[in-house]
Amino acid sequence: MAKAVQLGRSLKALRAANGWSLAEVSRRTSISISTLSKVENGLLSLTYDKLIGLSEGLDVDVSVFFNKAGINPDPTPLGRRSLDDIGGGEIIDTPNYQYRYLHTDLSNKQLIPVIVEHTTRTIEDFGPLVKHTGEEFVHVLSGRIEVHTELYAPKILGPGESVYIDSNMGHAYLCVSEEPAQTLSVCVSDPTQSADDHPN
Amino acid sequence: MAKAVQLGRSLKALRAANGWSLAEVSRRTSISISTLSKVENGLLSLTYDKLIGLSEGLDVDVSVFFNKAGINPDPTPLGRRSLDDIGGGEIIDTPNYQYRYLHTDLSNKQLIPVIVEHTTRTIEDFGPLVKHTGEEFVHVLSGRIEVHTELYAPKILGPGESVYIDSNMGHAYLCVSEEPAQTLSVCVSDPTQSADDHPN
DNA sequence: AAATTATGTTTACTATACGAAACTTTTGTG
DNA sequence: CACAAAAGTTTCGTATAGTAAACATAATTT
Repeated sequence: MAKAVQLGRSLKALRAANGWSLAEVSRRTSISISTLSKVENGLLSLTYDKLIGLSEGLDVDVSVFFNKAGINPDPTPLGRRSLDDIGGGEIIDTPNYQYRYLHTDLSNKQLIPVIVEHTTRTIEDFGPLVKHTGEEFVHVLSGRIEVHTELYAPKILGPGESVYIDSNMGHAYLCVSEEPAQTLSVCVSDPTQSADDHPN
Repeated sequence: MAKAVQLGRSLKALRAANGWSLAEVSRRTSISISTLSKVENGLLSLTYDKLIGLSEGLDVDVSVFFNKAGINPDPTPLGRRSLDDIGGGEIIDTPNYQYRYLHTDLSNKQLIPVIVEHTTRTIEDFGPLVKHTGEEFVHVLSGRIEVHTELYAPKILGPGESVYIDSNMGHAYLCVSEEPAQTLSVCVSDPTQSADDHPN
């Protein structure tokens, strides 16, 4: 006897949420109505290829069907809060930047917020462009920075301005103001990536 | 003929990366060696329950087996960049906040950066606490805000200070300075959630 | 209410997933 | 090379996934 109660629940919930009939789902996914009916009633499981068919036809991530609850896809603990004041955070020095990682008391964060002091002033001193997984948002707090990327011409940003880039594109930030430039940057820690070089 | 080439590749790669034999994988997952062999050679697909077995036994997310390449889990396009200057962004007015969404020219971002003007001054005016999926980081740019959450005592933050919370905990930000308070906030848009109320 | 239509379930059959054991290939070890 | 041990593949029988078509039931129309 096949058991796939989760799967059935997920599908039923998804179908109800969108007001689809079995026929409609069948049309979208090319899976027969009878099969869908049995799946929802826990009489049948599904094979890999059918799961992909479901996912693509209904335009949802396959993970939807693998959630324990079938309704709450967020496994992160509830109700955490962390405060950081002006001087707070964990300071890390690197050749090109001085980082002040914020909210390091929370682990397994999805966002990595960090205050960055930009010191390097020429692309030669900087060395090769940096690339890593994920995406990042950089907002200038003070001073002026020059944003270098692999695919675009360099661009200078002042206080209040910001840039958003795919981090897998090579990038570098230089300081081009008299005083040192300071930015507030936020990265995403890719949850599908096991290793992470940030102290989150 | 069952087709599950992706699955076979993913499993083979995962197994090679960990130096496991088929017997070892079989032991961990309670799936027979013969089945595993056939899967790797694309002769067999797998059912829902077996996929869960694989995922749990090898301690990886099921999504690993649904990646197109079987090696690169990041489906986002490469090399995007977006700039926003001081006045830029898409302004949205709500009763409690005025939002200026940044980098709206990029869709399917993982991060949602937004400049928020805080206008509401009392928790009564604010109404019920807000909750939604994901996490958020709020950095005060100017003025002072009072952070209300479901599980903690209210806390006042000034310029340069910040807070990080799980957004599924009820929360509200009030303005407590003479002048209107301004913050830079970043949310994550949960990729497992299909609908999204942000203009990303 | 009878006829019609839309939706979900059951039946009966075919295709395929799955495991046990036989077989083949590779990798040592004397 | 012989032999053994380990790793992987193939065979074959059984269980289950999958479909089409018949059936049942609810919702609309005439």
